[in-house]
Amino acid sequence: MYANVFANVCNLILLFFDMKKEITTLKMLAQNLNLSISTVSRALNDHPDISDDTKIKVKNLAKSMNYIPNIFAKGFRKHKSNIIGIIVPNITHYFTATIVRGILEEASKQGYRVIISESNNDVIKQNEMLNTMIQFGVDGILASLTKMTKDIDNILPIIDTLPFILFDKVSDKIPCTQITINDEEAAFNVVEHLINIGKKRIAIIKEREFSYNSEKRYAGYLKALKEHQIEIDEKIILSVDDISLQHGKRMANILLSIKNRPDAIFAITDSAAVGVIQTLNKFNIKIPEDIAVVGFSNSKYSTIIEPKLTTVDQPGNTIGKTATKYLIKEIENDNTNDIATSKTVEVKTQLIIRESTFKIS
Amino acid sequence: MYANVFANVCNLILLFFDMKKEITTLKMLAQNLNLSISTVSRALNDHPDISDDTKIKVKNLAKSMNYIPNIFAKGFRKHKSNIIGIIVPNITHYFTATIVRGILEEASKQGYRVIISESNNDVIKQNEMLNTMIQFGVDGILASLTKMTKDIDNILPIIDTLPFILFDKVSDKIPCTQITINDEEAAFNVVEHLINIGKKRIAIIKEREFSYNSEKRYAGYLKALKEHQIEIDEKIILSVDDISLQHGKRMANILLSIKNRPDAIFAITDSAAVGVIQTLNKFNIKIPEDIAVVGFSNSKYSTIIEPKLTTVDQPGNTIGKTATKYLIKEIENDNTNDIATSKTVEVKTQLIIRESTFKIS
DNA sequence: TATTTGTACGCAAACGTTTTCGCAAACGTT
DNA sequence: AACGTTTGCGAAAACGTTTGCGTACAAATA
Repeated sequence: MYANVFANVCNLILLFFDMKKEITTLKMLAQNLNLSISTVSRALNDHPDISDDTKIKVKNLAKSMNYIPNIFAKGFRKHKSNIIGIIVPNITHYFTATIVRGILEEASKQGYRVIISESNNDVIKQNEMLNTMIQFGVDGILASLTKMTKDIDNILPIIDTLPFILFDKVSDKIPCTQITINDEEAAFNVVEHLINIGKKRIAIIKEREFSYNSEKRYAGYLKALKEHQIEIDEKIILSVDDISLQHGKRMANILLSIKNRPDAIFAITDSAAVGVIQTLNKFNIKIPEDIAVVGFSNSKYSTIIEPKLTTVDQPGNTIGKTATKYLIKEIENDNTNDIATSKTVEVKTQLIIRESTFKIS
Repeated sequence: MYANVFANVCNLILLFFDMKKEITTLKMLAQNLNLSISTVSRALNDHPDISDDTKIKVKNLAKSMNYIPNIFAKGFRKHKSNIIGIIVPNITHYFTATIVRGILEEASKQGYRVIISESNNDVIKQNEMLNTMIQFGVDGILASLTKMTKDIDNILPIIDTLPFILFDKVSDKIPCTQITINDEEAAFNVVEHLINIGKKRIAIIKEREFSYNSEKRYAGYLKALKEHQIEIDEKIILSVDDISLQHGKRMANILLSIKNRPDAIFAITDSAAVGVIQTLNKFNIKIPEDIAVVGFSNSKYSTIIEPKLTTVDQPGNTIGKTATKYLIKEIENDNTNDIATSKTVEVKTQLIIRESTFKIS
């Protein structure tokens, strides 16, 4: 309160004497030191043409006069904003949020700001956001796609315009560097773990074909079964449009109703797995003795549900950081998506074994 | 793949003919129409001095030439970035994420971008971020404070510099408009609900004094007890530094160990409440018959834990949206935090009754 | 001594937009 | 006819920074 009143009084005084709260510019520094603006600019940017003496003088004065470079003038001149744009489908997902955190950390460490948009899995919105981001002069874009990877026509023109990197929800149809987890290997490990604890009839709840991650995990599932010579039964391979807790419940009911019940259920998402567990609990089916359950993500839910859920930990922080590192490298080398430099980086996951598969004696 | 190859070929051709992929500017539009740059600018900005005829001509050409105003030049000239900064302690909290979503929606609707920073409840970091945001020329700042509201000295100078609004974790020591939930009333309703279902000895697990929200909720707790003439027992009023699931467990153990056990526990956070429930479950204590439990936030956990948790729903989306609305209003009226316009807006919450208090017969 | 090389700095243009001021023509009023 | 007012537009400055080029002086080389 008092502080505000005081500040207002100050403003009045400033107004009275017609003193604008002046922002220090290069010009003012130059005048103060009897140097030219260009010399001051170069001194601050450590240009080799400038002697150490003057560099020190300039920098000291700049500090004492609280000089802040005008970001607009700079960006205007250099066509660089030091802002990177990021697009995610849903920022409220815990895993997504951890990736965002990784991005924020790395970006801020390297002197970049981050502007965020949410696509809500809406392709139209996603494209709008890409465009407005470019309009806003971001130096590069980090994106996690909507599930409908089919619609990539609007993305292809972009990747030749400015640095563009995909993470998490990627697509092999877009030629740019991609940071993702080793979905296939992770799923393989899940299924192998189930086999190792003696399960022989392993169901999977996955998404339909359009989902890149889901297909990869499904591939891992198939590979593990084949490698262990377990026959594949399509009756216990279930696909849903939107993998959620509700659908997890529905699918669990379906699996319970078939004559030859599975002895394990691999839901490719933690929330679906939670739905499965809740349903099994309702019918007093013993987990993991009767049916074991595995999820994917190591979300917070996995330790809250009873029994605690075996799942796959995805290091969101690492994904965010590496994606950002690659993007900034591309920005600063001015490679707008060169095929030669495009990489696919797979970040290691870890199987977290908990009660939903462990209590086998 | 092919698209990329094609684009590369295009670039080669462009290079060969020394055609830079020119970005259309006002100048180019002006030349094309035999008008001055100023007229074109005014036409696009719907300046009254310009005839409708030329406005239409200009706008049409602008569209067909795919004119995008240079954001840097604009910001440079107008000292306006159309970017707002937001600072939150922890973006991975579901409730925080929903607020962020609300902010993103409203901001994008009004033509603003959002840059985000995470303070991780670190006051030093928070101040750094505030400063770099200002450096980056944001038009205003939306902040949710760290828990240590004591350290506000660095914030006071800022609020006179540019529009600044607090949300969720606010502080009445900072004179600016604040958007928050009605913590006190919400807690009051919680406790009254517990009383209504017959509970007479209601414990609370809260944070220490530094936490603004916690103190408000505690005030509501006290008020409800007083109003119903229930005596206050300090032995069942527990404070922790950091309200988490682990501490919820610890506090539950403490409450179970005292001679005169409570018959209800109000944890001022869902995660703590989950810890409480897990502990009660471990000891086979009947919820809610023996001890009822209430949390706060309506997080995802509350429907996953068994029994499902009674809690308070906080409309994050609404908070985010209203905060953004007020901020943009301040930005566009150029009121940098005027006492006269400062408001405290309280968003209504809703008590969600679930099994952890409901099954009383 | 004459020439080259290197060092340290200044001049001025340029980036694209907005905006103040000014001006001419057209119009309206006495 | 003489005067103001309005309408529609242009010229040019300004915002703060970077950068290519020029240059003066000193040092090094021939």
